Amino acid sequence: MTEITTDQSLAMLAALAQETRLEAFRLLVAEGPDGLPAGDVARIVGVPSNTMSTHLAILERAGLIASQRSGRSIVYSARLDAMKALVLYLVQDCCKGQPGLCGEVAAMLDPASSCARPETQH
Amino acid sequence: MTEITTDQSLAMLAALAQETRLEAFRLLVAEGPDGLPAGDVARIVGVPSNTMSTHLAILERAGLIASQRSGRSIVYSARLDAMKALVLYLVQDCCKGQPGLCGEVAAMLDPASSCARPETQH
DNA sequence: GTGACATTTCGATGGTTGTAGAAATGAGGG
DNA sequence: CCCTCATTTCTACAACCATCGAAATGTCAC
Repeated sequence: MTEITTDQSLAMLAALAQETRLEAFRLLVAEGPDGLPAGDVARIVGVPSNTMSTHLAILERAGLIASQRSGRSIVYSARLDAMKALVLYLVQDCCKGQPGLCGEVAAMLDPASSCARPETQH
Repeated sequence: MTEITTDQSLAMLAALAQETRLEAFRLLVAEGPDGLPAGDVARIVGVPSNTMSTHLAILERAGLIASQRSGRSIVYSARLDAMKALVLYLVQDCCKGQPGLCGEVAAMLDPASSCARPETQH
């Protein structure tokens, strides 16, 4: 996920442009690669589990989080590579107009070396 | 605009999470600091001028673009500093969970950030 | 002043979205 | 099999949003 289309960016932006979802996503990012069961996310954020379920589905469809069954629970975790791709997309827009302004950031994110996930992808 | 609240980020994300607005914003970014009159933006993107006017107002309220009268026209231009602040906000979320992952990006966009890794840089 | 032009505001409409109760699906444990 | 727990789907509803025609506002030239 180092290249990204406008449609994908649109889906990610729409997924993050909602208070409950942004909060859930930030929680999952803060929780790290181990993630958190859907129920815990709902409880911490403070919404019913079915409501959170739809939000998590939207985040997952946008590619921003991943899900994995673990016993009775479904554990969600943030996909930082997707986040990186979104940031890259936004910064590349900057570059197009003014190469000197955000060029360093784009160059840093693009090689996938300095910011890449160290462990295995799911 | 180097610090940014969650509400502001939410407004920016919502402003960009819409096809017509994202297209208009990218157009303004590509156009550079001189910007473009509202009518030109509407014509190029291909929507009526009143529709584009509401979209430009939303982008401006989010802080992503600026407006300036020039004769009969109102010229809009992208605010790259706001864009940078949004990217910084997103990347700082990354840092919170995994400091080693996107720390260099945060440090580059805002050297005073708590995410920076001072001992290994430079 | 009048007229032409650029843009915004008003108003209405159709579509989308966030929310949550109720029911259904799935996964252990006995 | 039966029960319980975790999560998702189904369904409905209220609120919001994108769109655009029509009218209003503001600006310049004459």
